[in-house]
Amino acid sequence: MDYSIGQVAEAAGVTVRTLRHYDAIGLLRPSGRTAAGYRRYGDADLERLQQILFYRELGFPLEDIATILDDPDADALTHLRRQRELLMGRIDRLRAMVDAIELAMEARRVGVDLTPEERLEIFGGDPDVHRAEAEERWGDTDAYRESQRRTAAYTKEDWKRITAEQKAIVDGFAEARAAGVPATDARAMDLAERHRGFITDSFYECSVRMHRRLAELYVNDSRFTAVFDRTAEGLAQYVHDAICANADRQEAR
Amino acid sequence: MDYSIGQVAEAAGVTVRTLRHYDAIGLLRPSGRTAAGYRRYGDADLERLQQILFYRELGFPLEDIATILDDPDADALTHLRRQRELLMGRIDRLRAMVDAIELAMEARRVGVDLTPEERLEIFGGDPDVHRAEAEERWGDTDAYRESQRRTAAYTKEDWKRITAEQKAIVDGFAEARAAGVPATDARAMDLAERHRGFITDSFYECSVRMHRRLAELYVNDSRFTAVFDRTAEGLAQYVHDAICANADRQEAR
DNA sequence: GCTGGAGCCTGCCGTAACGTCAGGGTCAAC
DNA sequence: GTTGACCCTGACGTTACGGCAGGCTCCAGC
Repeated sequence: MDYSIGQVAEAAGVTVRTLRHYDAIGLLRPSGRTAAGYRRYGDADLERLQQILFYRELGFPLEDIATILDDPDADALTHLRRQRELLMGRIDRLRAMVDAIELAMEARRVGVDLTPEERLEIFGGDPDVHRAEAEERWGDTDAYRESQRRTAAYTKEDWKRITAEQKAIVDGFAEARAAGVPATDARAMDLAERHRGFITDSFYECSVRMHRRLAELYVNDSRFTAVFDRTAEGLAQYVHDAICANADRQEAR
Repeated sequence: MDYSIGQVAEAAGVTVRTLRHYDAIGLLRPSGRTAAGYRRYGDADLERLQQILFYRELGFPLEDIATILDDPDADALTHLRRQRELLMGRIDRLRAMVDAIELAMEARRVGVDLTPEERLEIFGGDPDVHRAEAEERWGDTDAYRESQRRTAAYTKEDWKRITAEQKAIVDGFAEARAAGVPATDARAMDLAERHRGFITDSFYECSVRMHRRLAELYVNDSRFTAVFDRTAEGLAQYVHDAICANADRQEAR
């Protein structure tokens, strides 16, 4: 509930000095102090620290991180979605670099010379893309505000619709299973696809690959299993199977 | 052949100041100066700059980069191999982060609480792994020296053996094709697999996936195509097909 | 009751990798 | 022959900390 600076440093893999620095510049102020002036970090502080470390690892300056995290228009889900996109972008970039490396390896092996431009192409690729990208993404652009409206500002109406759809899907799975419909049946798969579309429309883009990973989660993590099983015992497994079957079908198309 | 500091900065996507800094600390000294004292960069300088930028992007301090690049025991291929491994490691790490993000997204969506440790697990994962990793990798360890000996110090004997095997494989492909053996025949596929094993043993680890990428290169990049086609017209395509067929076979096993 | 060592505090100076001027030379073009 | 783009060398500023010094705090053990 309440950690000393040393404990937080240990848990997060940073130095005590770093945490004091973040306090000094106002990036992460501990939510309390003891009578003797010792810093005390709460759970919310840890959560914020985790966000800080994430953006820091991607090379964001601390000042920008503060701006991002203190944006009152961005909720946790917005952050997660942005973080995932940032990561994907980085992975793509690294993959492109791997390709370039392999090109260079093979060129050297067979004695082909690469042009200077060819070699600098990828690596010179300005590494502060995320500077411009960031401004475009969480800056004052219309596109950003638009994407914001989609989820950050749900109306009560929206929430009613969303929870209804959520319930309809889960109930649909439960009924299908009760009726003896196998998880590999088209009706179950359709429900899975509807589930995927629902997530994409209302929360975050959910690819087939990602849907598959979610299915794994539902059966492997008891906390997620419980969410389904409180509708019907063993439903998580059924949903998992339907999602997998649907994923196979989608990929086969 | 010979570029001004501004041209190099432009091409590499760095500032002029950065290049002057690298000159000042001795990391990248231009190979010449004009009578008026203007810096002049040659092709070798560009190549070194490219290496510098690579390691810099992966977060290495400039001093370490100098040590790496000035290591007399490491040739270009050694660098490329190391770079590829470093990239793969980073990609793995980013992928793990994506997984963690997706876990958090889904947890939030269905209302599951993650524990603080769970959240810090990945992100707290010390980002200076490559510090220890680097020392272990290019430091004074036995394992490193061992891996060095494999390729950095080819004897004349080795080279004779290697070029002979290279020629044997290419000739094998040419003969098979001349004899009307289809690229999808087991004999052609065996040659492809021998080619892959040859690269792995003598140069760098070549996975099936990578072998496939090399095959693409052979037909898509005219400079590589030429390497094969100077043995026999159209051989590159044949080799490409054989590699693909073999890759399918390997993956099917 | 006190004492020793681990942990915490606030300055304050150092460092790495540049950014950003200031003040001044160079060069091709008009 | 001068204008504007490009180059030079200092030199000081900045970010994100590392690493002290000098001093308080807290708990375990005698």
